[in-house]
Formats: sequence, structure tokens, C-alpha cells
Amino acid sequence: MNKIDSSLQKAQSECSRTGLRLTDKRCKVLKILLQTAKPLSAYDIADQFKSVYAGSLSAMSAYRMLDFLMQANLVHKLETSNQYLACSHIRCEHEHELPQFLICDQCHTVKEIGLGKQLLKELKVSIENTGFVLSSQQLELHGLCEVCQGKQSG
Amino acid sequence: MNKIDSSLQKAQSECSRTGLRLTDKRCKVLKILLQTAKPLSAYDIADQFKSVYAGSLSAMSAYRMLDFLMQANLVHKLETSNQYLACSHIRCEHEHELPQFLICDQCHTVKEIGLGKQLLKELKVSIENTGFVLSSQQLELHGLCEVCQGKQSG
DNA sequence: TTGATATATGTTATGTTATAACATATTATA
DNA sequence: TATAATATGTTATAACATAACATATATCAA
Repeated sequence: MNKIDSSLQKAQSECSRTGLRLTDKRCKVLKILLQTAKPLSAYDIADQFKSVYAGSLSAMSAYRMLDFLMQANLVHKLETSNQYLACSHIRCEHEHELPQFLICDQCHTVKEIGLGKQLLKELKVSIENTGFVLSSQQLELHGLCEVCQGKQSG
Repeated sequence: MNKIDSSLQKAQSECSRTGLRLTDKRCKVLKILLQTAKPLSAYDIADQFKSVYAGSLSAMSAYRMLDFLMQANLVHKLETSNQYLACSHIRCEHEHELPQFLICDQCHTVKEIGLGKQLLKELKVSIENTGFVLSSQQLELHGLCEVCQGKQSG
């Protein structure tokens, strides 16, 4: 079984286990995100849905399905670019933590990374020393990916 | 002289020094941001401008003035909330570095902090080990401020 | 199985954020 | 002062997001 299908299967079984309904359309939206290397806007997803599957999907519905998928920890939203992407750890067994994204400002690809636990802990302590309590959010860092660095210098 | 006026004066002298034109309207936009505790959207600023000053300001113009103020390092944009706020270090002499914002998801106030140099360095190294090169951006971290924590528990 | 309830999706309208394109006004400087 | 560059005005429209209400489907108790 390929990566995408096994992710979908895992997503389905996790949802069943926790009583969430991963409906056919929600599943198709997740599949679109899994098949796409780059993050997509809600409107992109609605468009892709229409072109790939017979049925239609309004942007409104796309937003609702994305909200569901985010609650189910299957999808992340990039707040700095208003786009969505499948969690790259759907098939992992470990607890999901604060995700960190590296966003290439040139080709717009995104890498979901895991900074060291120690570093994240220091970061958290450092912040909470200011009196602030972090909610579980994410880090979005912008720059240039390896490929685009090559293009720039070449 | 109060904080706001001295910030405006510093902004003016910095702009003169670097050949940037801090026009009357741009200055008024900056003043609005300095006077406001909370970050404002471009449309908020256009509205405030109209109510505070006699003249009018279209949102389009507000965007252009904000772009100028950002280039002049006088204003930051919160990418996660599409809002703008005056740099809290306008009057400081030191070089401005990667800014970090703590955003309260309840009352929407924002604190501009300075994480330790060592921590930021580790963060940067950790990221660049993945092959990615950070462009000078900012960290936006969401959570609850001290005041709102009190409200929640009380 | 049926009826009640909750959940999911469809549909339309509208609010919010952002940019494009072109006109006019102001400033800098040759 | 003429010219070029920069700033601002104005209108239109694109892109992102939510509100409100209608309909369809799933769940579950009676």
C-alpha cells in the first residue's frame, strides 16, 4: 500500500476510534492535500475537488471540512499564508506536538520539521518567564529551501 | 517630551538620515499606531485616521503607508492576524533584530519581546541544519497574557 | 421501523483583507 | 522652471473568511 492510502487508512481508523466522522467528502479533501506537495488555500481545494471528482464543493464547505480535519489533527493551517496542508505525521504513533514549518518564500514548498525537545523547552520557558502562557500553536518560519538557494546563487 | 512624541521625532530623524520621506500622512499613521495599545488592520487605520484627523484616507493608501513604515522598520505586520503595530524599539539605538511577538488570543494585546541571543542562535542553527536558510522574519507566538490567565482561572 | 435529534452539507449573501491599474498632486533636482 | 521621481487619490476587483438558514444524512431511543 502506498503512503497516501496508508495515511488515509490510519486517519480513518483514528477517527473511528475517537468517534469522529471522516465522511467521504472529508476524506477526499484530505486526499487532495496528501497528494499535493504544496499547501493549498480553501478555494484551491474547492477547485481541485471539482476537477478531480465529479461532484461540486463550495469554498464554504471546503472551510468546514478543513476545520474538521484540523480538529482531528490531520491537517494544519499556515496562518502566515492562509493555506492548508496535511500533517506529515498522520501515520506516526507518537503524540503530536507543536508543529514547526519552514516555508520557502520562493517556491512556496513547506517542510514540517521537529526541532529538538530541549530547544522547544527552552523556548517555552523563556516565553513563560515573561508571564505569558503559550497555547499549543505552531512556529512558521520563512526563508529559502535548499533548491531555491541553489537557483539564487547560480 | 512624552514617549510618543519622542518616538515620532526619532522616526523623523532616522528617515531624514537615510533619505526616506516620512510625510505628514505617514507620520499620522505611525502616530495612530503608537497611540493604540492593540494592533490594527489597514482598514482600522483608515477608519481611525478619518475620525481623528479631518482628511480622508482610503484603505489602499493605508496599505501603502504601512508598507513604507515597514520598510523603514517603524512598523511590524503580524502575519498571523493581518494587523499592524508600531515597533516598540523605535527609540532604541541598538540594531533591530528578528522580532518576536506574544499575541494574546483572548484580549488581542501583543507584547514584543526579545528572546535570548543564545536561544535564537540555537534556533537558527537547528533550522539551518535542515538545509533551509531563514530570511529575516519574525516569530509570532499565541497564548494568554497574564491578565487573561487571571480572568480564566478566577 | 419510525420519529426525534444531532451532524453534515448545500446555498446565498456578505464581511474582511489585499492588490491592480491608472489619474493626479507633490517633491526633488537638473 | 521643466523634468523626473515619488506620493497620494480613486475605482475596481481579487482573495480569504464567516453568517445564516435550508436540506440531507446519520444516529439512536422508543
